[in-house]
Amino acid sequence: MSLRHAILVLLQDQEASGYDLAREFANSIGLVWNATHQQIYLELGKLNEQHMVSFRHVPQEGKPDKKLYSITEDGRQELIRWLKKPAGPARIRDAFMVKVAGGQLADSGALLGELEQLSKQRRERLATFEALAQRLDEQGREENLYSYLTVRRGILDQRAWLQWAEEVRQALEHASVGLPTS
Amino acid sequence: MSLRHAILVLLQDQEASGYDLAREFANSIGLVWNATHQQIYLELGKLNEQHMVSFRHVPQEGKPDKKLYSITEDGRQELIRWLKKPAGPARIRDAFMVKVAGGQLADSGALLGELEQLSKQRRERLATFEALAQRLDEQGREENLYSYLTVRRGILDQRAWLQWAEEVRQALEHASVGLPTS
DNA sequence: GCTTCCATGTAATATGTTACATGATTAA
DNA sequence: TTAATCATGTAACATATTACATGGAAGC
Repeated sequence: MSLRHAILVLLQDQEASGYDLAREFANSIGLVWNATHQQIYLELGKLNEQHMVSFRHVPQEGKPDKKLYSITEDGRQELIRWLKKPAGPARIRDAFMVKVAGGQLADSGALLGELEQLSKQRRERLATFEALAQRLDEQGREENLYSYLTVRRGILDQRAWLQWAEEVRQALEHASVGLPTS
Repeated sequence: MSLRHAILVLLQDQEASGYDLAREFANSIGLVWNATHQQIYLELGKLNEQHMVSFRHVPQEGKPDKKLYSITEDGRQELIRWLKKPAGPARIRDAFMVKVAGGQLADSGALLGELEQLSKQRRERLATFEALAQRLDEQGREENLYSYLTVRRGILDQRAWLQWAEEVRQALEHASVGLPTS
């Protein structure tokens, strides 16, 4: 279980609300670890009980109040402890890839459509990451080293995916000329 | 939930035991979807109850008996149905990446060591995939199109990871010259 | 004698997802 | 007026992990 550690890493840089964290998980860090707001609120509750984070209430006008969480010394110690032990294997669940693997039974047209849609998302992500990387670079790569490296991973990942998508597109278009789909 | 669909895709090609499937999940398909033997046995049980797979007992000498599962017409229909609806978003849990993101608190030396170890694994995987791709290509890429594309994904993915690892290695080695680790 | 491979499974626990619930504000 | 953003949460359910259990054969 290292959702807690992912949260602690995010809180290292700045205090954040559960909602903020959910946004980060949906965007940048989402490439590496994902979690929904329900999980996050639950985990923040537990972390608070265990004194690894603390929070302060922030009333807002026009918006609901929020709780800004920050990491405590106990939390930092837990993070350090966790960083020392070898990371578990990466896990993935990529339903689209399962579809490609089972592509014989699928409709090539539908698969191509979905591919196009996913490619669009990936291109957008790539642009976001590239912009972020440049910003970090300008601010000083050394100071932001770990964030920079994380973003680089995102960039390389998107590019690899897009390159693969292009191969798939060509293969499927080629295939659907001779063989009628469905 | 599409562990069941991943299993059905694998059973499309050939009948297999739970043990065989677990091996495939640990290797080739593991890049795309992973599952442990406990999950697989459980899911095979359910799939059997729902008549999506059937099995035959195969007694063996010197080895425990096994159950060879094959996909049924109902199973194939279910797969086709599933292939039509859009795939859910890909999910990942990469603990090592979380570590890199939190790298400020980590020991660079330890991180580098772990990186080296993971790189080795990735290089081995890459070699396996490349050999597989070549074999499929020789046998006729058209016939093995979907397997071929799946393997290509694996190859591009490993390469992207290794390229990133190289960037990280250089950055960390550079960083640990000036700043003493720990 | 120890470990790995083969092969199957159960039970307890931990995690994650989906659905539901609330409620003001802002933009289309 | 419909939807989206902000912000937090509970409850029910589905999925996944860990630990445990068995047992012969093969290789070191």
